[in-house]
Order: sequence, then C-alpha cells, then structure tokens
Amino acid sequence: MARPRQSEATRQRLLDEGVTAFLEHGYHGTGLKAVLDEVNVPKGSFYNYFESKEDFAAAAIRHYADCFADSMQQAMDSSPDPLSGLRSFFKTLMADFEAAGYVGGCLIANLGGELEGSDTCRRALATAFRGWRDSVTDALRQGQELGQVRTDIEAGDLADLLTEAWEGAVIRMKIDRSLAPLHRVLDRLLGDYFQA
Amino acid sequence: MARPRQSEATRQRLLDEGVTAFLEHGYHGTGLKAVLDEVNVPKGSFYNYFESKEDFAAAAIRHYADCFADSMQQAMDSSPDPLSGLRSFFKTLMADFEAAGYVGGCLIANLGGELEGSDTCRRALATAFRGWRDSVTDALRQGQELGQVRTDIEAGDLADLLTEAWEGAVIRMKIDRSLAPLHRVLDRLLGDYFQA
DNA sequence: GATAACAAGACGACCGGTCGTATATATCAG
DNA sequence: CTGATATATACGACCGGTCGTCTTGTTATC
Repeated sequence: MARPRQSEATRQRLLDEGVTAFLEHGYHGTGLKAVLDEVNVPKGSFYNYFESKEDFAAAAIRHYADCFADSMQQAMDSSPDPLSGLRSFFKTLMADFEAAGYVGGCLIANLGGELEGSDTCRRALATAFRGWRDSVTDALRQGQELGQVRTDIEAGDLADLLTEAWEGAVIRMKIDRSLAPLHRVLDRLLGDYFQA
Repeated sequence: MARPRQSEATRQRLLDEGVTAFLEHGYHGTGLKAVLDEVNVPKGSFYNYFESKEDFAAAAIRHYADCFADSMQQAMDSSPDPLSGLRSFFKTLMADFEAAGYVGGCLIANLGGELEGSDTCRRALATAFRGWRDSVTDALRQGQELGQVRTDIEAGDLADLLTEAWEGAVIRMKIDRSLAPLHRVLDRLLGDYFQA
C-alpha cells in the first residue's frame, strides 16, 4: 500500500483528551486547537483522524461509554454481590468527582443538555445512556434473584429511575459543589426504595 | 438626568430571547449577535443593559427561575390540592417540551452541565435550583399534612429526589426524544414511592 | 514512481467586546 | 419662559483573536 498509520495510539490520545475537554467545557466551549496542543498533534493532522468536530465528539462519547462500562464491570467483578458492586461503582465515581473538584461530571448529561443540532451525537448519547442503563438493569436483576432487591417492580424500571436520578444528582453536585446529592439519591433508592 | 431607557421592556425581551437561545444552544453555542438580531437591538446597545455575556447569562437564569416559579404557583393555585397541583405543573412542562419538539429542556440542567468557569452563573443556577426545590418541598409538605404523602420521610428529602430525578429524566427525554422518561419518573415517585 | 499518511498554514466566518458619535433628556442660568 | 450644557443612552462600525475547515505540499513506505 503506502505509508502506514503512525499509530492507533494517537487517535486514542485525542479521544482521551477530547473526553476531558468536552467534560470540562462542553462541546461549543471546547476548541480543537486546545485538544490538539494538549496531545501534541499538529492542527493539520486532525482531519486525518476524524471527519469533523462533530464526528470527533461522537467518537469521544463512544469512548467515554466504553470506559464507563469497563469501570462498572470491574467494580462488579471485584464485589461479593451485585448490589455492593453497584454501590462500589458509584463510590469510585464519587471519589473521582471529588478529586476533580466537582468539575466535569457526566459527559452524557453535559453534552445531552447542549447538543441540539447534531443527530449523530444525539444517537451516540442515546446508545451510551441505554448501555449504562442496561448494565444497571442486569445488576439489579441479579440483586432481585438473590433477594437483595424488591421484585414487585421490574429491574429495568428501577434502573431507569436510578440512572436518571443519578444524572440529575450529578448536575446538582456540580452546581452546589457537593457530593451530598449523590449520597442522598443512593441512600434513598438503593438503601430504601429498592430494598426487598 | 439623561436620555431615558428606551424601555425596560427591551431588557425583558433580551432576557426572554436569551433564555430561548441558551436553552437551545447552550452558553458557548449562543452568540450575542443572534440574540440581538432576534429582538432588533443593535450590538452597541447590549452593553448598556448588561456588563458582559456572563452577566447576561446569570440574569437569564434568574429570569428563567422567576418564570418557572410563577408557572408553578399558577398550577398550584388552580388545583384542588397540592399533589394534583404538582402533577398539573409537570403536565404543562411536558406539554411544552412536546410542543418544542424536545429541544430545550431545562435551562438549569443545560447550563449546569456546561458552565465550569463562571462562578457568577454557578451561583445563579444554585439559587434557581434551590428555589424550585423549596417550592416542591412546600407542596409535598402540604400533601403530607393532608394525608396524601407519606410522612415518614421529610418533605425536603422527597423534593430533592423528585427534582433531581426530574432533571435527569429531562436529559434523557432530550436524548431519546420521548416523554416516556418523564411519565415514568412521575408514576414511580409521585404515584408510588411518595404515596401515604 | 505510486500511494497514502502527515503536517503547515491559509481561509473566511464569527466571536465577545470596544469605540466614537449621534441623540435625547434633565438641569440650571438668565 | 428660553436656551446652553451636561450626561446617560442608542447605535453600528470595527477591534484583535479564535473558530472549524480546507488546500497544498511533504514525507515515508511500497
């Protein structure tokens, strides 16, 4: 053929930095130059990796969703039961939020609030949210089978409520600069409403 | 002393249009020129009304919160009891969302996800959210006194959960272009968990 | 040499913000 | 009262800078 790609790693570095930047400044608030400078990729090279900023953002959303799923899977694998796995996962998220000084939050919620024009990104966000919701559903269903979680409400319904309430609490966490909303929503739902 | 303001109404029109624009395109996605053109205010006049774009956004947030509070008060006043007032309020919100084609959503959530740099706006958002949460608290407390709402959980705690879950559901509504998440969260919380 | 990835910098549009000036009113001297 | 003056507002041209994108040429591999 011809000159081979320098490396797939460059694309990954761009995506990593893209997730960080989009998290912190949103879509329109993020300039490609800032991302490119951060990972030392020349501006002229950007379009060798992505078709457009919109395409880049959609790829970043998918990348974020993949990392999110991995992180949750890891928490589930290293916990004795699904419910404590879920709590452990949320705990690591909270630790990350605190460490980051409450900036960032959840990419899905941040971009979801901002991206009206792009159907590409909207679809990526929908897939990402749905994937996470389904993972939570699985965990809750296992909790139901083990008698940890009430069975009179379908696991999917519980997962919808938990994930959506969590997203809302993350928004409020950012606004109030406090983890309290996150603790509250977990205590109220996992610790009370969802109990068998 | 000097030439009188063309009218306070101009400022209001700017704020109305600002709320619309920020709702649809976010903070960084909204250009002042677009807002100004929409209400036929020259560029140079903008800074007679607001110190900066940031100041404008904070004012828009407060304006939005005021309209929100009025709308809720109206729903409460024209309902026989606080719980159905709450439901009526959410119903009008949903009708607005549907009419707008699921663009927009909630200004507090949209800007909350995006505005990391501005403490001014963050504080305005915190005040706005808190105000709404307190209104919901009042309604739920009245519901408790009337025996409509369970009393073993404090009204404030219920309001926190309801408002945050609602915000998360609005995010998901925008992503999925469907009112279903909103209906679900109301049925699950108001229709079940909150029941006396 | 053929081919394809990489990169430099140009491009025009647009950004938030500023400037000088025109305009209209309030004040006050007479 | 009249009319000069001070002053806050209205206004649009314009500022430097940044935006996402594209054209063009270079470089490395076959």
